[in-house]
Amino acid sequence: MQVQRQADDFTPVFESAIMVDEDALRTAFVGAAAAPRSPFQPNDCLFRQGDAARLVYRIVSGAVISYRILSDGRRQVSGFHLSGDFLGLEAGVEHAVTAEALTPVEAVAVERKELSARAACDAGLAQALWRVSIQAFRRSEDHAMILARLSAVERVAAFLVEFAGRIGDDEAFDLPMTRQDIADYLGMTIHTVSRTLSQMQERGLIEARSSRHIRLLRRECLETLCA
Amino acid sequence: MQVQRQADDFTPVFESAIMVDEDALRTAFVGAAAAPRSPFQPNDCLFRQGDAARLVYRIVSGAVISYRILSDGRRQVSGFHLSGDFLGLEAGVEHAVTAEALTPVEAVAVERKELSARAACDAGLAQALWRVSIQAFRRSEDHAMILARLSAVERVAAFLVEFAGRIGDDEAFDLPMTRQDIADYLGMTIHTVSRTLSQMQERGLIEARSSRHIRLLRRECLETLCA
DNA sequence: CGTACCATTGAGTTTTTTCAACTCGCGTGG
DNA sequence: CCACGCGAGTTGAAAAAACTCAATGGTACG
Repeated sequence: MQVQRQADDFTPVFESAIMVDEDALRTAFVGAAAAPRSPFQPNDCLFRQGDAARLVYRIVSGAVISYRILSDGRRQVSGFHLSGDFLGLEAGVEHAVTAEALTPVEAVAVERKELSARAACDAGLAQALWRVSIQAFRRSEDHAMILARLSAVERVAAFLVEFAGRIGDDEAFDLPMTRQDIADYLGMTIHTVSRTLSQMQERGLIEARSSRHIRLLRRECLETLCA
Repeated sequence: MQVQRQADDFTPVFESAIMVDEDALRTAFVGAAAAPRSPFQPNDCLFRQGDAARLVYRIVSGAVISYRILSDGRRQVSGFHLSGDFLGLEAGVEHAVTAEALTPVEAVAVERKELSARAACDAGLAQALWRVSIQAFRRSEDHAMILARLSAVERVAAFLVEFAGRIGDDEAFDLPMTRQDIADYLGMTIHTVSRTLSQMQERGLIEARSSRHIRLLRRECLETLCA
């Protein structure tokens, strides 16, 4: 999604500062308490909505989906998380979302308590925590924009472009999530997602070898659709 | 909006800790650099999307709307801000949103730089900054849920209940924003907002003395609608 | 008293959802 | 080895929800 603002908020000027910050955070995960967790299998939960927020994770490999369930059963997927991502940092005392493995997942965890304690005497770490939360906030606002103002085609295009960017692969890629997951992320039904992908294929925007394997054929065209 | 989770993440147990934290933040605004800004008039901007994020504000009185404009002109309102709220804390290097006064607004501002500097040696302040960003993130996720999964009636109900809660008044209250602002916040058109409010009035859920002055007649009924 | 802006309402259209049927791939058990 | 069943995905037709277009109402302000 494009907004009327040229540079990303973290401009190159500050790049190095941020790398240092994230290093501070990464370093915390290499410390004594960063126990590698036994790998999670698909459908395993790293944590559940309502759980005490005891641990913070960093994903080493695999894909994770996070979602909330409304009291009447409707589900809202808040995001997909890939290797390198932090999970659980932006929780309050309780986790607001359930984090569930989509594929086999390896992750390392640290105690939230320990992270807080370290942050109290490590200003770099404290700033890193702040920045990571700000980034999460920004992603959530982008997501809200998608949900509020884009049409079905635009939403699916935004999803594909975003995911391709996260994968970091201009080529084809595999989707670790179901159509239902995508639908619940984009605030649509599985039917509309499916139809929209079919239309995109007819229009030559994408190629789907199988339902999970997607190739973006005309990236610039898809990116135009996102705004 | 209700989610399947009983307590709010900041449970009473931690109430005092949070008060201390926010105090750290409030205190920072009482320091030397916290210059009171000349009052903003309606439609004045505190800052604009794309501006360098130099100042952080705390609203003393009045109401502020924050929004982003898509490249094709569509507007997405990300929130409404009332007295006591902080503004600009969750920005990166540039502001991602425009913050505009809806009513006459008094606010105090501090240099972002100074806040960062202070946080480097004040762990309490650093944690307060983290928490405020987490809260902003949570609000944004709630907003995303509203946009993705609720119907028109549910959205308007969620907006009214949320706003009434922020005002802290069970009684009637005045809306500082136009129907268009509400529509752009809820991802709907002005027409649907207007129609929905009319239907709510017919059903005896609300009473509207004038278009801006609303009274919630059956709060519990409205709250049920939000989930 | 006229103008401007905000808000409401009706009628028709578009988009998306709902309901239902059907396909495809895959693993299991006969 | 093949039939069967199951979950995921696709697609068509009808229905519902929200949007667009257009007209009208109300209020404040010069």
